[in-house]
Amino acid sequence: MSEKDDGLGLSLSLKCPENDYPPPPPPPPPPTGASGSSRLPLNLLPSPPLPFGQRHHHVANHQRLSFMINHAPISPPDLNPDTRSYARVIDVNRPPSTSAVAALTAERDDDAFVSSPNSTVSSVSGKRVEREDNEAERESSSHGISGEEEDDGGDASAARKKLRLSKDQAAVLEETFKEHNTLNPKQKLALAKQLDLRPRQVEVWFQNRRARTKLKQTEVDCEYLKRCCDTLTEENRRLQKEVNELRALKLSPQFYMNMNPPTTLTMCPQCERVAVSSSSSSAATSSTHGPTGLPKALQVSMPSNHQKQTNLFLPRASIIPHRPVDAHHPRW
DNA sequence: GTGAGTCCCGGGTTTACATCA
DNA sequence: CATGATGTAAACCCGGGACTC
Repeated sequence: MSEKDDGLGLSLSLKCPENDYPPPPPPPPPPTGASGSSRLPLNLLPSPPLPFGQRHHHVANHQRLSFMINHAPISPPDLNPDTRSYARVIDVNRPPSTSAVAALTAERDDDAFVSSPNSTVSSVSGKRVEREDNEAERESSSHGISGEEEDDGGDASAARKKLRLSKDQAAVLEETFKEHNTLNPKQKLALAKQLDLRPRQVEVWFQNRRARTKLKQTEVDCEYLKRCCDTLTEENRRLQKEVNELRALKLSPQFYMNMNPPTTLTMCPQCERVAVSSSSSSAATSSTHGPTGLPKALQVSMPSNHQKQTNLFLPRASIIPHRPVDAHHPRW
């Protein structure tokens, strides 16, 4: 995984995983209209009241993604190595003939036309039955390949033309995406009109853009989890080593007669909870051995309401964090 | 309440294009 | 310069959820 700027603004330069995982997503903005349309920038249409067919159920998805978007400043397309070549690419989307645009907008400036491939679907068995027809229409209505290419080809549905968006178009789309990662039909139409694209193109672009954002976020999450795993593995290794050392010490008490007991572990034999109390400060002035004859470092002392003391294998110490006071151990 | 129709989305895939060795 | 490998973006397909009628 590289740290290059991928144009999605999702750098993978992770730091120490302990504390720097992205904060929880900010509270999602209240659903305003269908797709956050009230945040529509530029000169796009103001958000209309929910038109027919405009749904609220996508808000959940929007919120899911909003975190990623909010944390993924988007680089200008120029910085994206993948768009470097755009300037050299023949801009096939360049102004469809004005008549084509006029026809496009005039014919489609209607909520009923939402550029969905399903718009022309016949209702027999399902969806997109007539996508090809729709596509043929699309091919002829934009891309600047209108007339002539279709005339000699004839079969526009056979070969789908894949055409790069221009640098400017991509920039506008990116800017819009920064504001809201989904579009309602009005916004889509307005944006398509502004960019001389078909609404379907705008729709597809947003879908792909959301997918790319999600993919990048997944990569970031994966990287973070790997680092967490590495950290925990290292910690585990360290603790295991410590355990082995302490076990070795236990077998040769004389070796550490003068050691300050770092900790006294206290375990309740009933619930097996363990409490840690630092005794290092007093250890220097008292015997290093408790009543059991074991060094304090290896002693487990019981709360005074317990009758016996138990030796404890130290690995438990790493489990500890126990609440200091509870009903069962009132004095803890 | 239910089914059909519609719209939109996410996930996955295909395809066209650009870049590079 | 030609060519194949590779990466990426655009377009597509499919299934499914939500909504309206």
